[in-house]
Amino acid sequence: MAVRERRERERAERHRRIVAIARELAEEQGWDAVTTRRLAERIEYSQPVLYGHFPGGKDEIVAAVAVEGFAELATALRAAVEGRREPADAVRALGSAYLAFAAAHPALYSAMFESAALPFAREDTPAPLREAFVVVRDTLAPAAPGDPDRHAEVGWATLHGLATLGRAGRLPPDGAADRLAHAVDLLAARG
Amino acid sequence: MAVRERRERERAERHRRIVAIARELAEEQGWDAVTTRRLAERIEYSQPVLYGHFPGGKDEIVAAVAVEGFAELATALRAAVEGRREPADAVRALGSAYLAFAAAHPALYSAMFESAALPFAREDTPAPLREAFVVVRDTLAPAAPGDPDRHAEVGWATLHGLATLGRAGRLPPDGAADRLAHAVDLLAARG
DNA sequence: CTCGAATCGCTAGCGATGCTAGAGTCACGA
DNA sequence: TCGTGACTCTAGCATCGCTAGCGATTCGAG
Repeated sequence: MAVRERRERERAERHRRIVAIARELAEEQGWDAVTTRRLAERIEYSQPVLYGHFPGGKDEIVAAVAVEGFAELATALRAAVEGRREPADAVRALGSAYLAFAAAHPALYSAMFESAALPFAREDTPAPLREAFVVVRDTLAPAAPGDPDRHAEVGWATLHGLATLGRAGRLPPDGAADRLAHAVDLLAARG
Repeated sequence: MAVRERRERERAERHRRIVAIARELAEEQGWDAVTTRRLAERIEYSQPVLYGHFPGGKDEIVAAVAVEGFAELATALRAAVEGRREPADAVRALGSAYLAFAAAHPALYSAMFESAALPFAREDTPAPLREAFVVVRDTLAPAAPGDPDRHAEVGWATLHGLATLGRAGRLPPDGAADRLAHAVDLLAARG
């Protein structure tokens, strides 16, 4: 009896460790370095164990890391916006936090938007994904000229574009602050 | 003598074929299907021949496809903007052409911005990349509140964000037209 | 308490990947 | 005529994601 419980605890713990180590490895050396063999070695189990936890294989592990990322992004954005009464001020804080998050966790961000195939904008979308979007929408809503959803989508696209283009070296490294300020001006124009 | 010339012609032709077939294969079945073996088989040569043309291996081939894509994007954007006097009208045409291009060539677009590691915003940036950016900047310039470069960067980021988020299913499929219209409003606000 | 069944994790291996070493073949110039 | 150099091939390496099949451990029924 007690053995069963201990096993379940160990199993859950191992599950968490797989996700944590996958993320760690990715942030240290990039997703190319995250192989099932390396992952197995670090959790000190053999490869097939990974498939007992994630039948979908590596993709499912990356997706799990991505969901974790969305939860943290939502938290970071909420914390940044909290207490900002002035809409323009809130938008600025949101954008700043968003870009800071992407810059601080490039591999995590890449899993969230490129590597992982997550169901998005659908019924079975994981909660953290919805929550992150809700923060963006609610923050941008007061400044929305028309439909808040549309405005949020465009605002999010702008931030996402700045994050990815910047990270890929597609934009001059200096001037990041100017770009953010400019984007905020556009998005919060009609307070 | 003539043999040498013929060889050079054949070599150049083969070079083009490698890039063309890589792109073809990618647009048909995605970049995962573009393997050096398949590529070699389709050009009817052995694998090592690929490395004679692209010492950097697969990455360099993808980069070549990406450069081709930027040239075509620049052409498409120029054609769309041509003759549009009204700034807002030009911006709308630019955005529409940009998103249409990304939607029509998803694999190509992915090579341009995700797969390939191209030098961007640097001295040795390939000409087609610069040209594509110039079209965006010049079109958005009349509507720029401040620095045209910054405005163009933000505008490009918005379009890029809409393109990638849309393609990855991160945005509701309907409402794409609304989003574009809204983005154009924001970017061309101060005609 | 014993023993079959089920669960668990392992070793070993499959097909495929990007890439390269070495050998063989051909046209050219001394 | 024959050696040289440029080309292309076959064969192979290390690594990848993933899985079949086996041995060990634990549980529950008799």
